[in-house]
Amino acid sequence: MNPRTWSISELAEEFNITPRTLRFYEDHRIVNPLRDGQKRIYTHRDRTRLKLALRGKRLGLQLSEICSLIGMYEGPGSTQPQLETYLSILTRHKQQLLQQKQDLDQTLSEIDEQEKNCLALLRQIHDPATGA
Amino acid sequence: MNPRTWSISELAEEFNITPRTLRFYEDHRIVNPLRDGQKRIYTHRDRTRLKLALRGKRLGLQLSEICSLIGMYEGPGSTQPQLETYLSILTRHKQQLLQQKQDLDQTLSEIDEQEKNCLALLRQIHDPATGA
DNA sequence: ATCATAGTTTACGTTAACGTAAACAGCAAG
DNA sequence: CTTGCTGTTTACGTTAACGTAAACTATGAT
Repeated sequence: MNPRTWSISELAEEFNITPRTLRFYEDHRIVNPLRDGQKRIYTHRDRTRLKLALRGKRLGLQLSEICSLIGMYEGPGSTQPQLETYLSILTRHKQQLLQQKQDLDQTLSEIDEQEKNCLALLRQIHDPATGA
Repeated sequence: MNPRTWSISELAEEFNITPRTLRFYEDHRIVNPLRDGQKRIYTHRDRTRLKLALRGKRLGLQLSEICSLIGMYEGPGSTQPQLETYLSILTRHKQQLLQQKQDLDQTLSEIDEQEKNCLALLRQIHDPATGA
């Protein structure tokens, strides 16, 4: 029950981003810190949303997409039309991510191949007897 | 042994990009079409590199990263220092992709959860008897 | 000859995601 | 009091990845 909070530079350092980025994300409603006078005070909720956002970035999502995803995670609403819209967006996103997974696996296996070739060539250099 | 070639609009349509994009990619050495007079003529090699590039984009890579990846796939060079540089770049890239894979799996499982919740709620709406 | 179609070059415009700089506030230490 | 540190707002600058428009060329059809 310890409502820990963070200053802007603490959060920035921890996640390896700049204060400027945090303020920018605030403009875009990704975080929403409290205030102590002028100073921003970030809560656990902000941290969580920030984590989600940075994960999204690593996946190549745009901030706008990240916003909608985060927004949805929190409050889909509970009327039937709301739920249905939500579901369709989720599904669309899932498709995109699955495609990405395919691309990823293919790229990874190609990289593995390249690594093997590379190592083989290096071995030939260190042991010219083989295969010359 | 059919050296098929493509015009700019053929390729553009096939991959659902604009001619402008293809010219832009040419400026950045991602493709390198032949010429028939002024007109660009794209070969199988261009197609392959374009595919790689678009896959890279879906993974959220920048063009510069795509360039280096593609470039490497084709001619790592074969001296020891070249091979070693190549290897280290490959490894770095692999790490990034593995991180991405983690992110992806986590996001996917969260989406699955959300989908379940959503469907459950929808069922409650259609069958209010349950759980009310 | 003229028109449409596909292509070209050159160059300025646009959006996203911050970077960077200026000018100022609040507080603690020397 | 002033120096230093952390933070603030405001606003212009920057890079990537194209979009868009203008002006021109080449070619085949009518």
